[in-house]
Amino acid sequence: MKDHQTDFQPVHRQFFSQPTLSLAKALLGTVLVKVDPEGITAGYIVETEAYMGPDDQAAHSYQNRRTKRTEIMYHQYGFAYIYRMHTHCLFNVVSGGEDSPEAVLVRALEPFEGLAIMQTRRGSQKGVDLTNGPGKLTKALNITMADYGHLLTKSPLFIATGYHPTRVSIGKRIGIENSGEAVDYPWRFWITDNPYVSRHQKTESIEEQERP
DNA sequence: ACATCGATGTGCT
DNA sequence: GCACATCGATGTG
Repeated sequence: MKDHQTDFQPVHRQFFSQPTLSLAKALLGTVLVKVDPEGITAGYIVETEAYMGPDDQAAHSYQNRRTKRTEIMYHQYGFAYIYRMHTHCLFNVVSGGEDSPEAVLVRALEPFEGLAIMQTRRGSQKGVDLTNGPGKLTKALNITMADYGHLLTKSPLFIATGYHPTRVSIGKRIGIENSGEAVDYPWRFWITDNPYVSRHQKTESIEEQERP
């Protein structure tokens, strides 16, 4: 992990061009940064899930369902796909080329900068509860529907380079029980043993990551 | 570990 | 009109 600093370096746009399952893993250890009048909040991405498009029963783009909500998924990789569920906004990175509507859901962060701001936004919650869930992290970073469609290489919302985790765990995705066969696909990735992961679920496998 | 309830837009009919 | 959702907070055991 790097030292505490504020000179976040946005990833190059081409970072998002890799296949979606690779991207979901590659996002682990990068930093999600949000800039607001209140200040900067940022955290290491420690948990992601891949949503694989028209053939993935759990994806919003299943069977090419192209609506106002999913429209951005049909654009080029690198944009923010944000949608509302109940009272929460969930943040995804659009993956795949045009007309390849895939995305990576960011499910948990390890806070890195702006802890005090996150705490006020999260009310009474503290510790791991600040950002250990997809709805929690958007509230902590003030990511809202206003950020829908934003290109993630520049302020006020971007992905910055971070560190390369040594071990990544792989398992089933969360909260998609009503998705037929897709419930069992091992498309959830998290940094092994990171305390900010949203749910401690049985690990399907652990991969040692290569040094780049 | 499990249960329940909140609360709101979206997409379909 | 209406079912339902990539969830969270709080409660109990």
